[in-house]
Amino acid sequence: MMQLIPNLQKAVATAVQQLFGVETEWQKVQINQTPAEFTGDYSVVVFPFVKLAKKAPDQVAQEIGAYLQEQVPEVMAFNVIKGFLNLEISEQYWLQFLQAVLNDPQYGRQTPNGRKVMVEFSSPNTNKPLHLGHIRNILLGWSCSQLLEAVGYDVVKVQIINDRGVAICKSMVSWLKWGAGKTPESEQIKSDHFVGDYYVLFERNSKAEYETWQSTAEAQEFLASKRKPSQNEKDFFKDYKNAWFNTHSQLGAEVREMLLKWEAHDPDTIALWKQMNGYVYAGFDQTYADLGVHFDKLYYESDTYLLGKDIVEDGLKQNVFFRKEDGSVWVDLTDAGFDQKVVLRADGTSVYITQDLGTARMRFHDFGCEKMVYVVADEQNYHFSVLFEILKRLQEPYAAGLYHLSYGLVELPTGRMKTREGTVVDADDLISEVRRLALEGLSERGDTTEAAQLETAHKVGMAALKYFIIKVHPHKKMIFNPEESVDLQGQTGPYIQYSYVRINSLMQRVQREQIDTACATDYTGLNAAEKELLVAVQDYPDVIRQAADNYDPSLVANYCYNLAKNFHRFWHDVSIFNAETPEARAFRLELSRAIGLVLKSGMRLLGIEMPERM
RNA sequence: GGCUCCGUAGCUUAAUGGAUAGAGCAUCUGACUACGGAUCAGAAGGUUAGAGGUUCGAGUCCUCUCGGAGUCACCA
Repeated sequence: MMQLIPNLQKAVATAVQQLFGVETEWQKVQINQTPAEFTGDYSVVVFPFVKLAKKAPDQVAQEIGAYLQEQVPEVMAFNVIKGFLNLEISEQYWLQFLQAVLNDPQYGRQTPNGRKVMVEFSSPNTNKPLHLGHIRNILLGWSCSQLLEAVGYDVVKVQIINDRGVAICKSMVSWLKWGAGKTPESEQIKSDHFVGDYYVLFERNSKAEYETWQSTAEAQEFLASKRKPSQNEKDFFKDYKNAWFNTHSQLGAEVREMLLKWEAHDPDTIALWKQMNGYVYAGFDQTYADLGVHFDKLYYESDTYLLGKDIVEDGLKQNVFFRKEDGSVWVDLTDAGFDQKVVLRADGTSVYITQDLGTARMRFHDFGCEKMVYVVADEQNYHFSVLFEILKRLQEPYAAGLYHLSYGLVELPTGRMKTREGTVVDADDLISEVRRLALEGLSERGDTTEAAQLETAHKVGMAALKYFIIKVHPHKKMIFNPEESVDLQGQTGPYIQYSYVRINSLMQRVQREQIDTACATDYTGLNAAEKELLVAVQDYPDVIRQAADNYDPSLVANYCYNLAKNFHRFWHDVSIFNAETPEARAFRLELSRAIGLVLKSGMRLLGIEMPERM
């Protein structure tokens, strides 16, 4: 594949060297697409050379332009406006470029580089079904994995499943007390929702127990003695809830007992735990399948929660950690702008970060990845800063390749989602809703069989949902408007799919009418719309590289939209089948085909599939 | 209070330090006996939160201020 842009950059650097006698790094030469209102395809920014050349910007641009026109065969003409050097690329180049794209099934992707990266995403708790927040996480993790793969990495996709602890014990206690004997089958309910319902039931009953307790003499005594002057009764009991659950609650006692039995490997408890988690996993599998994602390796917290002790020993030996009189182990990160942090309790048990230290090391031993990406919401920014800093100080071999892909929380127009207020948007509900709406919108020109219609509706609905979420830069918190997320018009996934469907429809006609497109290379008279599309196609590999470098799929999402938009306009303004000449027709068909390939490839990086008709 | 992230049109958002800040939604007006109208074109909508600074050039980089969010547990 020809490398036009790097060639131009190098040629400019050589020109500057020869004309003005100054060395410049060719990678730093800036070449942009020429805005539509000027003639030209690419523009060289010459301002950085003005000082070096000691000449006026226009003069510098003129000289470099003349040099390029002379030395670079692809540069057909140039013009200079207000210090910008606009280059026109030869038609011949563009025609060859188009053929090269069509002959490269991997266009835009880089060859494998033999380097391994791990991406962790999703990582749910097992006490309730997946929700909208997980969806953003999963889409980011998945498309990031695809992007890294596209730039050559060998990617290992993992999640750590938080399958132990208080949360799942609540569901277990709840089911034993109020649901024993019932199963997802008997209740005709998706199995992860079955477990989630018992969790919700537990919380409801626990709340009732707390409210009853609040009116007892004992509770009123606590209120009187522990309330801060600034608190009213309601605020006090809100803040006191956790403490109450751990000290006075009957249900709380049952949960703690369950947790202790689990830790003691009590057979009945383990069996129940496995049963409940099994329900949840079956449900998750369905949701993951609907979302079109999968993992290469699952880690379970029940296997990893005790890890990290050896790393603590190492840290003590290396004097990265220190022990206090009570026996607890700490790390002092104050010189890096963080605080002191416990890594091992006085009783020798792990804390959260200890697990993560141990898990990181275990993963490195498992796969030897030089990079590890954690897709976790930005609530945990501080945690990951600290985690990475510690691993760096321990001189773990993978420490330089750690990255926290932090993303903003998903909020509703009404504010943050809250379990207690029942405003959490369930993943499965959302998926079936977008499918339903997409099914309603299918045209009579689309599929004829019901199975095909359902499949297309799935693709279109998921495209709407996924695109709505992935187009926003990860760092930004996002407002999820359910109505807009199922929109099929405007800057949406279905809009991009529709451009692909149009192209597909052209290709089918080419097939049907046995049109020979070989004469595309004889086309002359490229118009502005065609060139704009070619420039965009040429930009694709760079977009992937940038998106991967920045762990930012939204760049690809916006690129695909722009390309689709340009194509829709092209379709509207220019006759493809009824083109002026057979060469023009062949060329436009080939150009359309290339755009279809790029769109399909780009959307695939976002986890979005293209329908053949819709 | 310390640290981190965010602030662009009524709403949702885009813009490797480059030319007149670009879209979509909503509003209004147009375009199919034409390759698929889930489309296209046009109108209207902006002091890029504010003030300084660096630069030939700043939405973008630096400083301060204001507003919002998160975090600062021997929870996970």
